[in-house]
Amino acid sequence: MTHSEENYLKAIFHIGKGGVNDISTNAIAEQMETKPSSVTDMIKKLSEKNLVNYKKYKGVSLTDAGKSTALSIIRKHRLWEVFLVEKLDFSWDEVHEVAEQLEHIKSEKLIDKLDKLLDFPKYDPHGDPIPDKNGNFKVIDKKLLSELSVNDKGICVGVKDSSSQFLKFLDKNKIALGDVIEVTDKEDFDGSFQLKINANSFNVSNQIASNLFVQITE
Amino acid sequence: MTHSEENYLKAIFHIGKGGVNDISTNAIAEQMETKPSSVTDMIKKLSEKNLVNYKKYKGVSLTDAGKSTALSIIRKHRLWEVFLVEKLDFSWDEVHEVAEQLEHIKSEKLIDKLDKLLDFPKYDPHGDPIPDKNGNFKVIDKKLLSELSVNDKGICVGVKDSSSQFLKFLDKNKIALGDVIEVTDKEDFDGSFQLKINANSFNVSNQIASNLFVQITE
DNA sequence: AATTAAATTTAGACAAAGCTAAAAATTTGT
DNA sequence: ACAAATTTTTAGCTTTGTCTAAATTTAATT
Repeated sequence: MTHSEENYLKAIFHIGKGGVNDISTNAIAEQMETKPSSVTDMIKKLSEKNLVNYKKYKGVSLTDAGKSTALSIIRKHRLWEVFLVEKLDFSWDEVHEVAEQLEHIKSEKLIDKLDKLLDFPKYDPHGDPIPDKNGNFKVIDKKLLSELSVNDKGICVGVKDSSSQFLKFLDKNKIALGDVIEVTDKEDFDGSFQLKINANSFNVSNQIASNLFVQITE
Repeated sequence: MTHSEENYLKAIFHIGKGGVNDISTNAIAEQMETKPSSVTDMIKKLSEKNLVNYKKYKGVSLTDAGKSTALSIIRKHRLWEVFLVEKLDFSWDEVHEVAEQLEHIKSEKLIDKLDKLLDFPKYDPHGDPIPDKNGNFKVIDKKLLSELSVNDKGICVGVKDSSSQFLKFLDKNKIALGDVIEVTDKEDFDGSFQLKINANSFNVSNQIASNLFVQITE
């Protein structure tokens, strides 16, 4: 399995959100930052290897084997991210690029031992769940902060957008996973939110609120 | 810099033992387990990039830039080996293959932080020195056990052959780096050695003695 | 010094993964 | 339903790193 093949499987999994939807060539090309024609070539190869179901012009979906491979790569990626943050003091906006490289290292023992070193974490630094060896993971019941109503409270459990810009914004404003967020007001005009986090008051735009996941507590 | 280019530089460095000797195409091909014609192709590319000095039919040597790159890869390889042994409980015969992959991960921050996590180790699990960020490392004054005379004593500081077979042999016989080894007798007939290690007596073949490095203490 | 042997390089081919441009299939809009 | 727009695929080319087989240069041996 080449790096490129692994990246395609991962991309297909992410676009399909883990389900078995039919994914379009264009969508994959966009996600991979490559050309549709290149995607078609690779899809054919993955199809030969029974990692994806493919019918010309009809899109692709992962087979069980493909899904399992994708999950194992995602597992590695997220475990390495935890390692970088917990053991090497990376900040959460710096880990993705390096984890993209580390996820392709081939050694089952390595990843099992890493899992153990990190004490079998269930979530990565962005709040995304880490699949276990068999590809199983808990999906917690989370909502976007933007879906909350005034006076709702929630625990910050993840980010939707994990771009460096957004994560740095959160750092700057001392918003971290685990923080309790209360919606004190909503502005109809621009959709912005008035929040209380750790006794501090904030006003955040709708765009910010649409990229923070919370677990409702009351 | 591709993985392959990095591997060639590392191979040239190892064959030349860090010096600026002229290395033959065949020697590189053997070390890399590839064909001489492939080596010629790659050498040309490395020469274009001023990483090696090359004159047709006359062999190659590393330039300063090439040597510095080789050292940085060796640094990464050996740091990862320490990590695998110290943090992930790998045994010293299992680390090489995985480190061969990890050494190509590109992130200066990663390797600096790893170095720190491991508390700036000076030697890898096989006793080989780890270059610092600037490519400097201490060469300790070591000899092959086979060069010792009867009644010489030395501390075991490294292995020449780091094949899995040899390392497993040492494990099986509880010989580890740091052990004090005393030569109690030498057999002229087959060149074998009678040793005392940790109060145990051993007889080892000349081949074994020719692959263990010791630092003489008296 | 000439010839043989060995080492090295060249030439041409291949597979992987990408690209562009053109063709074909599908979807959309009226 | 049919032309236009979009999506997808095909065909052919490029680069990287490898290979084999043939040619060339250097080294060794008589």
